[in-house]
Amino acid sequence: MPQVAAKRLRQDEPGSSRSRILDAAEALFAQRGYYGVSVREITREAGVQLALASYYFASKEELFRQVVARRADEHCADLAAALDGALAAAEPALPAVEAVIRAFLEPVLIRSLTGGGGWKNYIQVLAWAMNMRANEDFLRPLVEIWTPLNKRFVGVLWSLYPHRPVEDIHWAFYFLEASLIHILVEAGVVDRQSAGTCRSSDLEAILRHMVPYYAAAFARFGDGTGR
Amino acid sequence: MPQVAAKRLRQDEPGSSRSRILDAAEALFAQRGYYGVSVREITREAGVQLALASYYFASKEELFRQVVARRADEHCADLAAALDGALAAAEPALPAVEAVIRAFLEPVLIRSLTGGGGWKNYIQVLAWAMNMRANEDFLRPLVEIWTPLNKRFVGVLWSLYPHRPVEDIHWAFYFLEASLIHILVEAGVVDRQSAGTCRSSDLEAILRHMVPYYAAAFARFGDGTGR
DNA sequence: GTCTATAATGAGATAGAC
DNA sequence: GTCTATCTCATTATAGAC
Repeated sequence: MPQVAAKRLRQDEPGSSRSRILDAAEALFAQRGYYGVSVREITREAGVQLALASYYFASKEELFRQVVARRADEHCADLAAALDGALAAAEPALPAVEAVIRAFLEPVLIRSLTGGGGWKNYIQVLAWAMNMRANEDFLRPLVEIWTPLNKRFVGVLWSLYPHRPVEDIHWAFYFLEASLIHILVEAGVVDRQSAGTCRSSDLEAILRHMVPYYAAAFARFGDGTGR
Repeated sequence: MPQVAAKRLRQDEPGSSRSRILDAAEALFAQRGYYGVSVREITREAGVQLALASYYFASKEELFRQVVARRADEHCADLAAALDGALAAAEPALPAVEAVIRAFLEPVLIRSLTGGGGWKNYIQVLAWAMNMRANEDFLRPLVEIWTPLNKRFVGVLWSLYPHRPVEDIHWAFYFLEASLIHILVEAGVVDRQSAGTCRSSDLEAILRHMVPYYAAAFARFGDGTGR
């Protein structure tokens, strides 16, 4: 049925009402989170009638889910490819810890930088969501996507330090991940502290500094404490 | 006027309506942030009438400010004392980077652990607030308290690595701080990834692992990259 | 697919009795 | 200091014309 295909296509075209709502929702959720934004505000920003939000998405929660779903597959594939690439590049040896950390950070930071406005907003929505207890129903799909991917990273990192207790690897990766989650929000903390010398929006400088910083942390953090 | 003093005292007593509202607001803001909570919900949780929130705090924003203000001075003094202590203990030499990192992390993590339920909630409110752009008026007092304190930490850390460009110190401290901000939320990220082996509520284990981890990051992150 | 209109509920805040 | 009652407005969501 070509009509159905054409219909889906038209809906997903940039500039369609449905896309405009998704774009506006993405931007506003990125700024103030789920609770800080109303559907009215989203449709106003999108320049469409309020009723269209319900027509396309039925509920606010479903709209949030669709904002995430629109880019999740592409983003996850990106991340998995980066890890696979780091592993392949080192074959038959194991990759350096720098390469694994870079594979974790680069896809999300580079997407946010160069993927266009929508991608930055999407990634900030993710960061915002990771800061919530995942009790909310609308966060569950997101968690189900991310947890296995992060487990893969933990597994590879453990293979680099097989003599360490796995808890140490979990904590080490968690600290890296926690850092990233706050950084992606671009809340301006570093801008204030450095009086403008460093900008939280300067994701390129952040990537450049983070990789050797966390590589050093991983390589040495266990020394002299536990084993 | 002893009446005035007595009145203030009675208001601040645990169990007074005013305190009950502050406690409930603290707990709910900690869980879902400013926008995720209504004043009605706060007074319901506190077991007092809705109108009392306006009677004591006039507005929701002012209530939020008072939640922060109630503990901010004590908390900041704590943090400053920890840094002073680390400096004094090393006199006339400079403290080890471990000691400075510990002075930054310990007050907040230990307070959250052992300060009683209210303190944990207060600290989660802070963490939540640090994840917002500080455009909101009700966040400004908080930012004005924290920025100078963090600048002190950056200054001390720079004195340990005076040959490094100050930007490197800003980034390094920012990564540490960013990590802490997400960790304080206790969102459960590490619990899911480690299948329960590590718990985001285990702040004691987190402190134990973070200090050597970030000390290693600080000590080596510049090597071979920039200078 | 898009609109107007409105239902149903909850929000923040206040007036005034006690 | 606490209560009931209410104002005003914004919220999510829906019904039904076009």
